[in-house]
Formats: sequence, structure tokens, C-alpha cells
Amino acid sequence: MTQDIDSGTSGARRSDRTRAVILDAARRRFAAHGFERTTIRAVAADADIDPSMVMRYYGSKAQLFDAALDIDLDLPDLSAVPADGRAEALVRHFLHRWEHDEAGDALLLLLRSAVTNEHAAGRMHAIFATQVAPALAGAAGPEQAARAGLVSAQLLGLALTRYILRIPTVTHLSPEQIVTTLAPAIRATLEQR
Amino acid sequence: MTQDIDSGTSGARRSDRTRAVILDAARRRFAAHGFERTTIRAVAADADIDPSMVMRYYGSKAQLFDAALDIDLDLPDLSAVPADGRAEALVRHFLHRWEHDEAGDALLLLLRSAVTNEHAAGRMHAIFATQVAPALAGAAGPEQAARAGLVSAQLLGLALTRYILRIPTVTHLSPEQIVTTLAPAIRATLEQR
DNA sequence: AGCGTTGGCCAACATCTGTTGGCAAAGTTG
DNA sequence: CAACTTTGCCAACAGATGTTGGCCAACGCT
Repeated sequence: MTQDIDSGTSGARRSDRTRAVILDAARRRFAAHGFERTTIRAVAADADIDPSMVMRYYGSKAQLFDAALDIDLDLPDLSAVPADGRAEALVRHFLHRWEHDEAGDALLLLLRSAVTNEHAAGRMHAIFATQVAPALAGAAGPEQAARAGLVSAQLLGLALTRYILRIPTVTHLSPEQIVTTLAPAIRATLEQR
Repeated sequence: MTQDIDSGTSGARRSDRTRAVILDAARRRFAAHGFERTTIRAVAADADIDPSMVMRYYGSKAQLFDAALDIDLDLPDLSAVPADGRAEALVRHFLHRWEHDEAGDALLLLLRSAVTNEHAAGRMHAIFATQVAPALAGAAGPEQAARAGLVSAQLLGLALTRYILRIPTVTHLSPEQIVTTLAPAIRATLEQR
């Protein structure tokens, strides 16, 4: 993720490193505290750099936020999975992203921010439309759009209660337990009738 | 809700009216913009009153926030409902609260705030423990706690995507459509195996 | 009427915020 | 070496925010 200082190609300025460090610190701050409570000064301090540098490299707090929101869900190809295993595959995929993947932070950042920030909510709409909806297309019964929406609702609900609100009952569950209990529900949403 | 100036009992100061108006304005602001982006000055303006009055009556922004968080989910008694209708009853209950009930605002206020505010998250834990978990006790299969947690996750996910993130696919669904598609999923979470 | 109490506003404070402009050191190019 | 660009820091501004204290009018009681 953190781009090394290779002089492989043409570009590769010395500042690329700084730029990356700033973005990294920003991602963590935004993810932990949301947009409003994240200050440019704090990000700069985390990155061991002057606040004015953040401005120079990213223009404004809003643009920095924007840069931190580039996210790829990397959804699996559900059409390659047998119909009755798709729900489980989905739940497993997201659990894995959230728990192990370092980019899982970015996902939670987006979720946390989208709740109080219109712009972030817009990004979420876009991600849903360009990544989630297409991945579920063909994997659901009639009224696909409705089902895709409600499946997303359930998965986001899991992320919300487990990683953001940290409701103890949900936090204490093992990933396996979640898969066992939630996958049938997702399957029902996708297939029933 | 807004207490009139009756001199029925002993208390009933003239300021009760103002106090209520402030709280009302605060609820709306907090619900619409969350804790950080809500300013005392804006609340005061909504209530047609001086900012310093807000302080005098509620002590601080944090305490005002606290006062706005008193919420009663008013959950139905699920043990009185036949087992295979409980999921549907739950979904209907929350949809009704969110869409028609004026106190539904308070619920969304809590959800929106809890995402970026530790204190609000704590209140959410408490509400879950004292209201949701007991209501679901006995209504779920084995490992009740786990099921209760995941049912909450699913319901909160619906609130999140429909009323807060406003993902179009979810927003466009009719309440009936949601009941039809989501209730089976909730039922699966409650009962399967 | 005279007095204390209550309800209200105004003005100011200290602090924090995003943001800007100027200036020094380090590196690059001729 | 000299000119120039890049990378960085410092200091400061302008605005907003939570919060405080003092002052005035309206009310309630005796």
C-alpha cells in the first residue's frame, strides 16, 4: 500500500512518500473519528509534518477526504458460485475484508463518514450502484433491485453493529457463528418465493 | 409532547415551555446533522431564543445531547404473537415507528449520533440490553443472545440504508415490499436449525 | 407599592478550526 | 558556481464554537 521510493519509472518524486504518509494518517483518523472530528492538524501530527503541507498536497480537507474514499470492494463473481452457496460466500467475503484486510478500514471509514456527511453518502450510493448491484445481478430472484438493496442493508447492519457501534452481543460472536446464523437469512432475502 | 402551561399541580414554571421548545429543536438538529455539526447557536435560533439560555437550562452541549437521547422503543410483546408471525410483527413495528411516529426521529437521532459519538454508542448498548434483548428473549431458538444481536443488526441495517444513507434502491421500496422480503430473513435468523 | 425571584438578552472570552503567504533549506539543472 | 525548483516550516488570519457573567424587564408575593 505504502508506495516505496523506487525510481523505476519516470516520475517518483521525493514527495510521493510524504503524500502517501499523509493519506495513510488521514484514512486512519477519518475511520476512527469521522469527518467532522478529524482535524487537519491531527492528521499532520500523525504524519509528522506541518499542517500546511496537507493543504499543499491535497488542496483542502474536503479533497483529502475525497482522496481517502477511493475504495474497491473487490466482490467475488457470484455467478461462478452454486446458487445455494452464494449467501455464505457473501458473508464470508465481507467478514474477511473487515477483519483481516487492511483495506477493511477504508470500508468502515466510508460507512462511518457517510452517516453524517452528504458527500460520503453520495460515494456510498455510487459504490452500491457500480459494485454491489452488478455483483448481485442475476444472483437474486425476481425484483432484483429490491433484494440487492435489502441484502446490502443486512450486511451494512452487521458492519454497523459489530465494528462501529460495537454492540457486545454482536462483537462477541465468532465469524463462524455469524456465517452460520446470518447466511440463511441472506439466502432467504435473495431467493425466497 | 409539548407541555402546556397549566398550573394543575404544584410545579409548572413558566420556563417549562421554553425548556421543551429547546429540547425539541435540539432533537431535530441532532437527528438531522449529528452531534458535532449541531451548534448551540443553531438550536437556539430554531427555538427563537438566546444561546445562553440553552446553557442555563441544560448546562452544556453534552448534557443537552443527553437529554435528547431519552428513548423508548415501545416494543410489542412478542410472546403474545404466534411464533411464525413474530418476524413480520417486528419489521412492521419498526417501519411504523420510523415512518409515522414522531418519536421515530429520536431513534434515528440516536443511530446517527452513535456512529461518531462514544457516549451515544453507550446509550445504544443500554437500549439494546434493556429493551431489545428482553423482548426477543424466548422468541428465538438456541443461542438467543447471538440471534438477538443479529436481528438487531438487520433492523438497524434497514434503518441505516433507508433513512440515513438513503440508498435509492432501499428508499424506493414500499413498506409492504420490505415486510414481504425482509420478514423471511428475520424469521430465518430467529428460528432456523 | 416594594421586594426578591425568575426568565431573558447582550457582549465578550478563550479556544479551535481551515486556510494562506512568506521564507529557509535541500535538491536539481545549466 | 549560479539559477531555479522542490519540499518543508513558521506565523498569522478570519471565522466559528462552547461557554460565561453582567444587566434589564417581567412576574409573584406580602
